[in-house]
Amino acid sequence: MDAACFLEAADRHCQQQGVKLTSLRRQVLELVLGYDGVVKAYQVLADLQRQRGIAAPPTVYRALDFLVASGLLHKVDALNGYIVCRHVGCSHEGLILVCSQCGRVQELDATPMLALLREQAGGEGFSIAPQNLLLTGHCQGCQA
Amino acid sequence: MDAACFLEAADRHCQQQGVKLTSLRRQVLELVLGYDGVVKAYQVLADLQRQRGIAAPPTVYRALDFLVASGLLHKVDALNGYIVCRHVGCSHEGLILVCSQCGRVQELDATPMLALLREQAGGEGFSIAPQNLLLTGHCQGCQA
DNA sequence: ATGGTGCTGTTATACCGTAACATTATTCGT
DNA sequence: ACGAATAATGTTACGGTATAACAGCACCAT
Repeated sequence: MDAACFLEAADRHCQQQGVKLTSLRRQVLELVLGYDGVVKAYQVLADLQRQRGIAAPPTVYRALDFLVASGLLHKVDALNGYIVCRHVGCSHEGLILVCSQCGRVQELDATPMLALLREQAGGEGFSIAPQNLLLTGHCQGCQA
Repeated sequence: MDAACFLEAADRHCQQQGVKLTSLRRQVLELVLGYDGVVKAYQVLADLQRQRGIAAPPTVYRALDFLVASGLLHKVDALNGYIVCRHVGCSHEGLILVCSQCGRVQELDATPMLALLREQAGGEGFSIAPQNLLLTGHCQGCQA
């Protein structure tokens, strides 16, 4: 899916959810889409500053928080970064696989697994927050 | 398992692994054990400063990194914190539930989940390395 | 127009983590 | 035991990450 197509899908998605993909948020999303994998907030901030002359951290963090909350991006805690969600519309919880050799990132739908987990954890009185899981391993190309 | 007992087990564990649990590292581990759940690096740093008069961030980060690398602690990325590993010596993979409100920790058996997960990731050509799974949420006491 | 709500701008600051180099302790070959 | 190599720790300084708090603006419904 290319960027233009994704942005269009994002527009539809936000409209459906009743939230507003404002021009700032759209611009931030576009900047994230410009990268291949994990993006840092301050990279986006720098890009934003290049495009509009001035921008402060809260501006970009608020936009990123919105995009995560609405399911268009995932936060990758272990890397202090963000990735585009490749399952907009079907799942808001990702299973993010990071190849520890080449650093490439894949995303799976973690919903079925987390559903089972929630059931099990619920039995112990623990309620699991929405989140995505980051796992390390080796991708197909790196399993020499 | 109480702190004294854990420290003894940690000594044995490090000896077996051929790594050194120096007095600084042991002191840091002891400080982490003094807390109930998740501990932040700067909390430990403050404690360390109280005990030895002076200490700088690298001192505590290096000790924490060592303790994580040797399997005595786990890092909780989502909370920028650390918890004690309750399965030192067992090679089995844990599923650790961390309450993001009170910081307390619970554990579940991760085996069925990880099997499902490996199957799913394997279908995409990704082989998941052995690791602990950390999830955040709210424990029974902290659910309003 | 008025007030409420949500979004953005702005300043300032707190928190998290590491680079780089100096110094001390420990290990190891001889 | 000695000195060289290695590992651990001390120290300074800095860079990256993230949020609080308040101000202004835009939009919509009354």
